[in-house]
Amino acid sequence: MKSVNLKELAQELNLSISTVSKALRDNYEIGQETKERVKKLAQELNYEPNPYASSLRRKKSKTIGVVIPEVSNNFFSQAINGIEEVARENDYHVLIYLTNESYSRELAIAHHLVSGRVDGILMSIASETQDYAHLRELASKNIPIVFFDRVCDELATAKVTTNDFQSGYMATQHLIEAGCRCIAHLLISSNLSIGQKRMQGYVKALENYGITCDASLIINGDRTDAENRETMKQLLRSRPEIDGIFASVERLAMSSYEACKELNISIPDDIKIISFSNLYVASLLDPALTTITQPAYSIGKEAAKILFNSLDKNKPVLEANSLELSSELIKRKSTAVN
Amino acid sequence: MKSVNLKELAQELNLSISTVSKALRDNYEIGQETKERVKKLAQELNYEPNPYASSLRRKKSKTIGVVIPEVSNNFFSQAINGIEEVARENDYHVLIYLTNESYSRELAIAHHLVSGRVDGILMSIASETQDYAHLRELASKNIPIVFFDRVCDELATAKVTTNDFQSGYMATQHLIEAGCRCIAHLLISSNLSIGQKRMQGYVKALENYGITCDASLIINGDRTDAENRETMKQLLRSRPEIDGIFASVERLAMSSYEACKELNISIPDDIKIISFSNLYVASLLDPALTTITQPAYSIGKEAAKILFNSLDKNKPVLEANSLELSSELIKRKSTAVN
DNA sequence: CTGTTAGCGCGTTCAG
DNA sequence: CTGAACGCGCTAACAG
Repeated sequence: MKSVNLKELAQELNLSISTVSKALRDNYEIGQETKERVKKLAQELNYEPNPYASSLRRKKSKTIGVVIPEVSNNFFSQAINGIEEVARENDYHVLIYLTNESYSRELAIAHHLVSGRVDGILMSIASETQDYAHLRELASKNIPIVFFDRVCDELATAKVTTNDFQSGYMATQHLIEAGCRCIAHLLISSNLSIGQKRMQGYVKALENYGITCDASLIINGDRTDAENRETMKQLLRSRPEIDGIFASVERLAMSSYEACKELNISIPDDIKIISFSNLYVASLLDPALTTITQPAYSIGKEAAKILFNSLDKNKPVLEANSLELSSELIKRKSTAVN
Repeated sequence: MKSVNLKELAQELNLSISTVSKALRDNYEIGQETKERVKKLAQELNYEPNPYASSLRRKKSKTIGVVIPEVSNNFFSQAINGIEEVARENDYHVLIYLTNESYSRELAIAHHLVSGRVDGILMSIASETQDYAHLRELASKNIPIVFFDRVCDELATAKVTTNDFQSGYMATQHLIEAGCRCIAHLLISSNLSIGQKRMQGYVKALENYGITCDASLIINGDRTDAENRETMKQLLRSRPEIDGIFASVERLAMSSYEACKELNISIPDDIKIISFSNLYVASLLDPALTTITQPAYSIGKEAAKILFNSLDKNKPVLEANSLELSSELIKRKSTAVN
């Protein structure tokens, strides 16, 4: 069946195309009865305006792009949830692009998005990314962009993040107060803003509690899961004095958890682990893991709101609109770390 | 900065618009040197064709729609991962729509998608959905649609699923062989194909092992998590002979797990639980839970492949292309259920 | 090998 | 209050 368009409606009703168009958009120039006739037929024939024709004409795609490293990660899934909800409220559509942490993919995507396919972008940077020229290009084309979680500090635009520094501090403090004196830190790629800030919190906490910060205890976890696990095993074997681990992200917590298991290190008796994690099945997690949970859904929602606000007003996204939401420390009842 | 278009390129090069267009598309009619000149300038000016103008003209959006109940669920996230990958390989874009299990949202989305915004659809049905008229409408407009996981049997189109009947059978068999004699089943909404099939597997297994199937042990888990948990608590209190639970989905396993905890029922000593689950952090799960894991990533990938195959050839999606992939039973080492 | 012309379907002038 | 005409940016048929 051919898709019905304005022309067909017009013919059927013995009206001109433009009258039909106006009637459907409730233009004041059109008479009430005409509007009703038009709308009735449109309804009957299941008329849906061609979005691309409309986009072309109005230079508005009613679509945003969401660029994230991965989706099989509860943080990003929940964020998408928030984003999609706000998008729907604003009658917008959501295109999803996954970088898989790859710089070249991020580059290709960014390059593609200057085409006008989207009116705005929500983005969380890939861990490989070190150069931001592609993002500046988007900015120079006046495509509004709001960063969330993994932000690009070089760009003057809104960012929605968790209070990463404080969270890193809290996490480390939690271990220290539970008696840990030699705490390893698993850093997600050092390129990332979140990694840096969480680590700074870790360093600061150690400092405040008078514990010397040993750089060799900070492991860069930007390899594959298996490789990270091996690195952890090596570290744990060579440094038996380690009694705490602070993992920057969920995946790294898993790797270290597995490393401990394989070395028959008891958690949380020998080593206590704390990690950022957004598994909604937190109650099923091993009680030995304390987690820092980010308000992922809200982060997505707020980032989207800021973006739509600027799209609405046709104004650039102000950096001043940036937001920092608080994470939550979730302790398990049955853990010795308390 | 204004976005550069064909016209500007043409002016700059003293060529006609159509020549430039052809040159960029490597049309055989255009001379080699001209092509190079054109491409060079296009590169310099960062020219990206306006996708909507192109869509309008070619009646191809190079976009597919993915309609799913939720994304904060590892099964669907992994599926999206597979879908996005195949889409990228085929140079397609992915629009995401979440129904949140709501029929009315599914309806609105389906209705919207007849507009030509997408060339094809990948879909997993909402649990509330009982009427399929909106899907037939899409089919009647010749929009290719491939169902995955939660399918609509009434429509003659390709479906990609897990072997749900066998999985339900396996799960139940697993509990029976572990000694369970009174096994409750937590059914995800009875509207859903997956719920039905898994339950049929459960019933068949009981039958084969000579255990009478008691309908009052089958609980419809289509309420909120809290409500489901309460229902489970009631059931467990009134039927102390229950020694096994087979949950149709992850969320229901959680609810029953929590119900047991609150009633101080020991897992897996008093009650053994088995559930469908796609948490990639399976190793962190409670050892008392055995899980049936679906090949979510592959399901997404295969569903997408089938769709793109038909888009390529401009042919309808054949029901004969349907696929049934196998799930995997994952037992925990440390569990008594073995 | 290159250019001219004519739409795709819609929204927006501007005339009547 | 309604309609005719134009153009968004691109592709395709047809001339030259």
